Amino acid sequence: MNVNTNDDRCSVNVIHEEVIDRVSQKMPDGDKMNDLAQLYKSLGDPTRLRILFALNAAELCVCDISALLGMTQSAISHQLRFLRQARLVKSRKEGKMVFYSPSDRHVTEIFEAGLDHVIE
Amino acid sequence: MNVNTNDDRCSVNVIHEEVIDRVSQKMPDGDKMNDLAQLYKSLGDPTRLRILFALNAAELCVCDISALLGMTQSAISHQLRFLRQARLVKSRKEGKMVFYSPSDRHVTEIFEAGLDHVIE
DNA sequence: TGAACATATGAACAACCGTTCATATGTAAG
DNA sequence: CTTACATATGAACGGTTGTTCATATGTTCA
Repeated sequence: MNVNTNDDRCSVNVIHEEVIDRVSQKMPDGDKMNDLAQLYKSLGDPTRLRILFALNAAELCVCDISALLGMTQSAISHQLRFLRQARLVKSRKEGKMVFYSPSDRHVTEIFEAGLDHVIE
Repeated sequence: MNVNTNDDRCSVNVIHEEVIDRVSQKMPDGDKMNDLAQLYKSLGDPTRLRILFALNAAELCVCDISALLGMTQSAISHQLRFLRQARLVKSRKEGKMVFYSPSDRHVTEIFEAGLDHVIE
């Protein structure tokens, strides 16, 4: 028999309550899901993706990345701040220049899983 | 000696030309990068992520997902359309209901790579 | 110190995104 | 045919995002 949950956001009948309960228990908690979504969102922009790809191949300064991607220094710098705050890259200062590199190996792994999907 | 690229979008000096050339050759072409960014963007929203996680555990109809996530049927339906167009889920009609499931195994792999990153 | 350069940052703006609301489509049962 | 239900969809709205422009910070060198 179908059960009506009657919560205030969804008034439709719940058709498969047992399945829902089972899935509900497996579902990671909201915070973890938000973190994961935030991670994917960070990778969800071509500029950031190209920056990360480049840094994965070599340590580069802001000016290098700017030239490599053919974009303004400002745009790159803003994105680097984003990536730094997301802990996806780290920076090292050397004189006037700041060199960036990936902050950990996980990023590379996620990259490759994604590439497999796109290539197929 | 430093080379000035002098293209119209970046007028700063290129400091490490050889490194840039090397990275430039490895860089996947723009279309592929855009596709990959689009894939990550699809995963970059908590609602879509939770839908995908749920479908990964069980085939569900729209109404089930709506109840499971505590969100309106309309919001879920819009997101499902998004996911269907991104070829991340497929649908199967059975009477009045439409059942959704993941469209391929790659999504699961990308998921897990991401979870590893977040958990650590 | 002052000029030149590398990088960072704040404001502003257009484009995009996720949800809501109202309503349409499609199916099953009476 | 009519009602009830499951899903889909278009318009609209507020919030977010990526870039640009102008400018600030910090470093090196003369």
